[in-house]
Amino acid sequence: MSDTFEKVMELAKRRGFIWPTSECYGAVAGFIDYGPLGAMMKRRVENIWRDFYVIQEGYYEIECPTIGQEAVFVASGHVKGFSDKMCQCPHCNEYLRADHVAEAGGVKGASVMKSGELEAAIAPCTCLNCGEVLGKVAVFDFNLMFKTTIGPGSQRTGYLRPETAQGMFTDFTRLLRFYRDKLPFGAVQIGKSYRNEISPRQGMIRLREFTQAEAEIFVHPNEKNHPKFARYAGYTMPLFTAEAQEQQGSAVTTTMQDAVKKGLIANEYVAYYLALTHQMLIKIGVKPERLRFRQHLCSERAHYASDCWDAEVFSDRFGWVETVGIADRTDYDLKAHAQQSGTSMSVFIQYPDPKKVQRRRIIPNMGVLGKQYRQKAKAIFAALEHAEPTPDGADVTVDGETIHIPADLFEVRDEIVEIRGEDIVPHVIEPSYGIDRMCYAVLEQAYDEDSADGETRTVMRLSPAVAPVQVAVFPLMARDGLDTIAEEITHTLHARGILAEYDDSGAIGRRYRRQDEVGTPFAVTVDYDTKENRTVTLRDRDSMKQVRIAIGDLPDTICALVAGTFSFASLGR
RNA sequence: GCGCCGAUAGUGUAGUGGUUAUCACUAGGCGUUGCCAACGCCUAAACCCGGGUUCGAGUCCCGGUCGGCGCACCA
Repeated sequence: MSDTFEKVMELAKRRGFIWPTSECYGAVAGFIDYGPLGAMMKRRVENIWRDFYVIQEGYYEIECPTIGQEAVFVASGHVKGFSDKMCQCPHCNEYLRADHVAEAGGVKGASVMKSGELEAAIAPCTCLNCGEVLGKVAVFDFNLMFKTTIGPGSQRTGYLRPETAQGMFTDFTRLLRFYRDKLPFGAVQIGKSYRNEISPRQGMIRLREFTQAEAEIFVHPNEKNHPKFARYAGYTMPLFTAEAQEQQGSAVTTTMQDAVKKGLIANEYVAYYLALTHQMLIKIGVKPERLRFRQHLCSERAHYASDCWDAEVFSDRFGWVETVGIADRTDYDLKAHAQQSGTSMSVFIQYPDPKKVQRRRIIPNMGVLGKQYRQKAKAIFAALEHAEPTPDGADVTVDGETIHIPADLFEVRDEIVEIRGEDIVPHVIEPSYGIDRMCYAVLEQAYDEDSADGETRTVMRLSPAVAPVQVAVFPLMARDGLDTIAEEITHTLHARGILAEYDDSGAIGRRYRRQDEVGTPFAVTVDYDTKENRTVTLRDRDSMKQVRIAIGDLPDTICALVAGTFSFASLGR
């Protein structure tokens, strides 16, 4: 087994990317601290995400609390569906799914039983692990949400959100107004989410507190062609379809246009964000050969999703790791929140031309009917609207009683009405990114060892786009004014928003190595020639090559190198 | 949660119940050094936590925490 994981985690811990949390009290599984370099790198990854979703796509970012009231998660299904009924075998201490125990013991309908019923039902059943008869055991819910209370007196229940998505749904009507009542539109959120995982493992791959970046894009259910699809229509990448997985096949590289045409991907929206995700992951430093897009099998897809893909990054240690999920969630969430909250979550879509529809209205003679039928009058009014009148009158059924209403007690009006549009509940396209997993992938893939002058050199080949320190500045000697010049250069770069780190400690070679190890892509060295002609050397981390460059050109050059506008290799020519 | 394995300076390690816990790298200081982990001198820095056995525990035993692997879990 490769030990890249151990090497990269050791380096990450030692140099300040990732630390175990509250280490002085003993760490807690599933929680990590980002150290100085890790926090900076994570911020850069998040900002690249913002470039794509907020700037390029125009989906504004919102920020909601991480604690939500109970009703939100009742509607979303997390209170009920994010938990299992569990029990513990008194003989072997194994935790078991109570409904599984009951079903195995021949009990029917266990999955819908309440805890009390299940306790009674499983008492005669045997433990699935050790085979002993369970007897009287407690059945309890294990919910993966962290629960808390809001306020001192009320003990109102709150939950730490298990995903940021719900905030975009609960703000739907406000967002709709913000986007001036037109589809499609989207909103995004980057923030912490929480899941009380039973057994968090695998370092920063499965955390109890983690950072998500999610976009919720609200589209017309019948218009799932992305208006800017042309941008990615010709984009090619490997797709591992559900069918290919079932037939033990492998990923096939195809264009997004063909994938939609052949029905491999449900619609242009999903295809568009698959391609955008591919482009983004490459940008932060994931190698194309370690990236694939896998479609969920029918069995693993949530019942409300019509199509779902995972971007998976290959890890030496963990195999293919789900890093991004892109799903068409249909109208499930908005309908659920509309029902739970009593707030309409639909969009009025105007027809191009109003439709003229013939409609029959039945208008009761309230004065007479009211006096005659008293308490029943209200129900009769309601029933009359749907009645089928004859010249004789109309029969309505109220509380099981059929009542004949004579024709002279109501008026039938046939009229032409104009219908100008309809209310529809949008469908939701959801790209959901695990920022911590992206950061891990970046770190693991950046780790490299090469050979320099017969010595092993450890180098993090981080993309300049995500490297925490962007340039190091060294005086060759910390004297003769070289240090002063180097400090001036450092300040000039700071003024341009570049994170430049000054270092004059130790031999020059050691300083280069130190920066190589944390992935600093470029290093500037001030030497004695600098005093003669105001030039410095600019050194490239990956090739260890150097070019001489005028101090005055440094800021623009460094900015362009960091932005990726041009490469170091093109500098020497 | 269960089972197996592990935990010693910042990192990697040595340490068979008996002095002041080994070594290297790293880091800091001084000197030296004119572009890729050079050198000299000095300095700092560790037995995961809590019990127990023992005259004496880094070492043996029990419990916990964290980490790795397997099981289970993973809307």
